[in-house]
Amino acid sequence: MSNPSTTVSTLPPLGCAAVMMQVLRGELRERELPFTHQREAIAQILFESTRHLSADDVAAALRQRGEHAGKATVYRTLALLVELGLATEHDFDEGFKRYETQVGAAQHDHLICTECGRVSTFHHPELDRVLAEVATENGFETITRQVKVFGTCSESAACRDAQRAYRKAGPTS
Amino acid sequence: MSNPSTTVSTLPPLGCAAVMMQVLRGELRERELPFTHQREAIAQILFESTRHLSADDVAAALRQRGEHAGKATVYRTLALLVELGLATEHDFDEGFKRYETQVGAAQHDHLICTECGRVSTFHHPELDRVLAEVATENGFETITRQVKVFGTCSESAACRDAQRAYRKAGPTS
DNA sequence: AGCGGATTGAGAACCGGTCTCGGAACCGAT
DNA sequence: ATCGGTTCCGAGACCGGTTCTCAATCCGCT
Repeated sequence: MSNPSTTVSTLPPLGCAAVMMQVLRGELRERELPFTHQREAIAQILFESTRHLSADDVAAALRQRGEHAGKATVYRTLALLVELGLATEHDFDEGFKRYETQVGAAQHDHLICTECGRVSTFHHPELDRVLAEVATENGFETITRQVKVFGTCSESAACRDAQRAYRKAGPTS
Repeated sequence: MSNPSTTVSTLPPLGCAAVMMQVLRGELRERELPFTHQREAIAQILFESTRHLSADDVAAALRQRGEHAGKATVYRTLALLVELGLATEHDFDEGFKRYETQVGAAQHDHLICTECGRVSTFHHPELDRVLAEVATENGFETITRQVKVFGTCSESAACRDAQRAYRKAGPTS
């Protein structure tokens, strides 16, 4: 599949889950932390998913694969992945946290539909600029930021109805 | 201070707490909800404060005034104020919520120091524009938004130390 | 004052999330 | 392969914020 005479290596067509797993292995080794079966399984779940998973979702996904991990382990592992920079934590005001693979530095923000719960992502370069500006002006060193827009999307009829109702009621209802 | 021959009325020097209380009375009457002693006391606390109060802060402030309200009532009343548009709810990742008077439509956002916990506010008109743009592009009707920048401020020596340490470690530590 | 209906309060319940600690797994060295 | 020290894991207790329950109380109106 790859030409051995060039120095450009072609990546296997596995998608980024496998790559992320290699990165995890490396990060763990670097910190002399064991690469346990549970860590692998939980990371796998997260890396293969494109959705925002709650700790409970992860536990359920494990069960579905015939695996199992105590909830303490699930929480600890998710926290570890966040600390290693391989995942991000999100709070969509549901009363619990959700987690998502963080591949590279691709920062993005969220639109959350309060009607159907759908979460879509966006990235706007000007947002980065404006927030960096604000931080600098205030002598602030940014570690991370969260931008969440709550509202109604236009995906389903129910959402469009809610949208219309909200528009009519006015934004200060 | 004002010229009585003009039609510009001067407001009493009470500050906006009294005004907010009048608005609350009106909103409650409009919805045929009773204006109870507890609702008045809790709203008073919030309206007079310029800080972000937790439910516990409110309960403590009540005690200090020799008043009292069950915690269920505190939570219910705060939720009510939010629903009436007279307060806003914030989550600074402390494990609980904070509340703040929402006077008019003066939307603002937050810088949260992870070192000392200090919360400062800012308002950047471009932010409004960018987020409105994003919403429109995505067929989204915005109800509310949250912009939070977590990082280290430069108020105290400890925070500046943390800031320097963080800069050295790099933003992907 | 009296009435109907909403609110209140004490405490129990709930629910994410964290902590504990004995047993098991990992990993490098023998 | 195995040995040993270190770390991790898991079941369940625990924690703290928030919500629920329901009888007693308060509000607003006549």
